[in-house]
Amino acid sequence: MKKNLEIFSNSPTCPIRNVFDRFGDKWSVLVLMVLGTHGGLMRFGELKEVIDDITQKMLTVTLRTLEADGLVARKYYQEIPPRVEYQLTDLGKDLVPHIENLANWASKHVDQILRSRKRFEKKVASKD
Amino acid sequence: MKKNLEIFSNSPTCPIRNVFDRFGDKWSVLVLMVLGTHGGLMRFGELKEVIDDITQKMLTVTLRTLEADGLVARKYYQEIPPRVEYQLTDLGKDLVPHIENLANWASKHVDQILRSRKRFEKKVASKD
DNA sequence: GTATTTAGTTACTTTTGTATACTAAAGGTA
DNA sequence: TACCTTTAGTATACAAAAGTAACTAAATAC
Repeated sequence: MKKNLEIFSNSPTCPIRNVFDRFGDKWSVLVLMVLGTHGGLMRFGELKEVIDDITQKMLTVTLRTLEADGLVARKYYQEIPPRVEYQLTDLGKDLVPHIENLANWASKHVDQILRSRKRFEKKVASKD
Repeated sequence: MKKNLEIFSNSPTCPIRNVFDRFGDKWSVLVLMVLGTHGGLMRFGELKEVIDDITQKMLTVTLRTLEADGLVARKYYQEIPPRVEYQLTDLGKDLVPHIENLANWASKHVDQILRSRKRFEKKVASKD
């Protein structure tokens, strides 16, 4: 095997497996982008309102993972009804511009990708 | 809701949902990186050898999705035993450096993230 | 005493991923 | 002749992850 491809095999040092697997789920990137764009503290319900198709459970799970990774900080106020505020950590703030970079690429090419997807579906359908 | 956050709500034009959701699976990014690093045509079995922990089914599914999105081109030779070659399209080649950018960030910070995660696990465990 | 509020949790269903065996069809070998 | 190998998949059965809807706590307002 080509030497430069070895890093992609299943090893503990594979950067893709170590990182994309962390924030490569359905919601993490979206939550990071929303927190980054908003720019400060956001309450749970506020995040839920912005990302309107996420369920409470998935938002909780996603925030917990991001907190565990040190990308998001959680502040819990002992009040009734409960109040919890989230914001990016320094590490999170450092990451967001790199994600935005990819998101900008996405914005620029999303139409082309959607067209390609439709063309492919027709191609597959015509073979049935 | 803040005007600049509206793009993150569930709309058909949300670039994150339309494009990131594709990378949100377990293998797409890895396949793109391998094809990009290799730099040319790769046969199915070659990809399977490099990404040694992917199953045949998932490699097939992943390649079909990338093909549908127009990121990867598939060339089938009518031979026995079969021969199929894959390579990045121009769109795919355009995307890969942006992914590499994120992968580099990942490499740089993966240790910090893993430490944070361990700390968090201990914190959670101490509350049981 | 009853409805409202917020940030979850629980039990359940659906989707995604894994493991393993199986296929086609030509060429080489015993 | 019967068999083994080759490649790029499929098929099947199962496990894990993600998603859904309903439920909870406990103080406050009416």
